[in-house]
Amino acid sequence: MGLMAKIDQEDQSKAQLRANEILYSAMQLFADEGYHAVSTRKIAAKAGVSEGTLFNHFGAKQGLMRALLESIYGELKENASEILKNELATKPRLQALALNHIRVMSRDNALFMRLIQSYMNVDISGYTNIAGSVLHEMNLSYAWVFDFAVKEGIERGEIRQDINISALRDLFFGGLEYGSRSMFLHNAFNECETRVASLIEPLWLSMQVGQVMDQAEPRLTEACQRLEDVALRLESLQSK
Amino acid sequence: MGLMAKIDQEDQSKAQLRANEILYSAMQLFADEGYHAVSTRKIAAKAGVSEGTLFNHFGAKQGLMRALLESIYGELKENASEILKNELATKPRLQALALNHIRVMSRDNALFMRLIQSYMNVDISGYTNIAGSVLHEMNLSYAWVFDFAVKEGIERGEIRQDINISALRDLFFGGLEYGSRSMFLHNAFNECETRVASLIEPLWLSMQVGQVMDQAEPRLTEACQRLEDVALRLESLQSK
DNA sequence: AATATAATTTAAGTGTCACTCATTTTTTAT
DNA sequence: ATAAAAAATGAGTGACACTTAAATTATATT
Repeated sequence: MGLMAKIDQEDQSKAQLRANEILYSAMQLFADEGYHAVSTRKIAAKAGVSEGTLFNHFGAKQGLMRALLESIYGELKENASEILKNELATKPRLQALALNHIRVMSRDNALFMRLIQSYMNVDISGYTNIAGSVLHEMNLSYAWVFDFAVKEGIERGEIRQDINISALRDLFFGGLEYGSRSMFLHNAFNECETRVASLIEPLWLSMQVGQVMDQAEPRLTEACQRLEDVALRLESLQSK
Repeated sequence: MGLMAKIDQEDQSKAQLRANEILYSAMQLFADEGYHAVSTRKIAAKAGVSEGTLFNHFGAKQGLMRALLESIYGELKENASEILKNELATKPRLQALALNHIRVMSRDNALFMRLIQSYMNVDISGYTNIAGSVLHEMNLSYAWVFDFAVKEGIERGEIRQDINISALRDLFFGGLEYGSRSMFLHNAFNECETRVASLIEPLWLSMQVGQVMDQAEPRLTEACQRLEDVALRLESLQSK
């Protein structure tokens, strides 16, 4: 469930509602102006609370970012499990997962870049170490959907068995992030589908390439054999 | 040339030497404690100058980061052109480029994460917009080495012609960054070569897969030719 | 060598920042 | 209605990146 929806809900304590209001204000400001450009005072003012309240709820400015990133990962994971439920073939599954990833990323790219930093535990002290490990766990459990889809693809015989899953995972998510970064730089958000397709294609090919050979070879041999048989029959027909 | 070397040089003005001393102090502190954890005061103290001098030379704290990132990119580019000069076959070229990239990245990962942020123009105002575009240019001119190697591979017939270079580029650099991030998290720096190899393999396979068809094609052509020959003979037989 | 001019360095500011804490206000339990 | 607990407040704090006017050093000219 998105942040927007949470604010309108009534079945939560006033404290939770306050927290969500603050978080929503922070999200808007971060998205518009960037993390460092927005002061805690400004966030508190926009949410209509005092600065102290903000710190009571989130401990530190980084706490806001952590909560937002958890919310984004939650969305990513929800969408992903929906995709795995609805799409059954492996290739469209991977394409849908990629499209979901790239869309959420390009929408919240400022937050996502911040995520990478938190994720790396770089430039961060004390408090955020916890956040770092939480995010790491979230990232792992999200990246797991790729592994799941690929493994099921192998079981079904859609993908050859001797692939290196972790390498393909790195290429998949890394390629998506790198690609969406350049998409962001060129303001080419309309190319999402095309880019995703051309990104998946090489990976899909490499997952199948063994099968292309394996499947093509007997068929080619068979076809050649049949043609040659026909040729022989025809030749013997002529010689009579 | 590395920063370390620059400090010992004598064929540069006192001003340049000062700047390099400050930059070197900043690099060490950033690497040890992270960008945000280090104050300009601390950098100035380590370099043995006043805080004002630092700002005279680099304009802002971000200016230090910009200069450092330019130096890293410079190293990446130097190594890359060296690789292109020494290695002639395409696959080892790509592997060497990847290894160089991953090694420099894992050494300076804190700086590199900061680079990504600068590169994105996220969280950054005024001054760093310039830095952003400079870095963008550097990134483009560096990423060009991949395109060069691949294009030359196509010319030589090592790689099929109908590949999508930009998609492969995204997968290459994205996969490397994502992979080195997880390598960093698991402190598995000794696996560099293995990881690079398994990352390149799927890409290389997908660049070549068209050649599987190329191998099949002559056999099909031959078979068809034989059948057509027979057909011709039969036609001439019938007409008699 | 003396002087004028330019470039560089300095250190004492300045406003803003994330964050704290004693106090007040609101909510919950009795 | 009252006591106890929880939450909200806003003035206050040190640290921060960055500025600026004055002092120092380097360079050019006579």
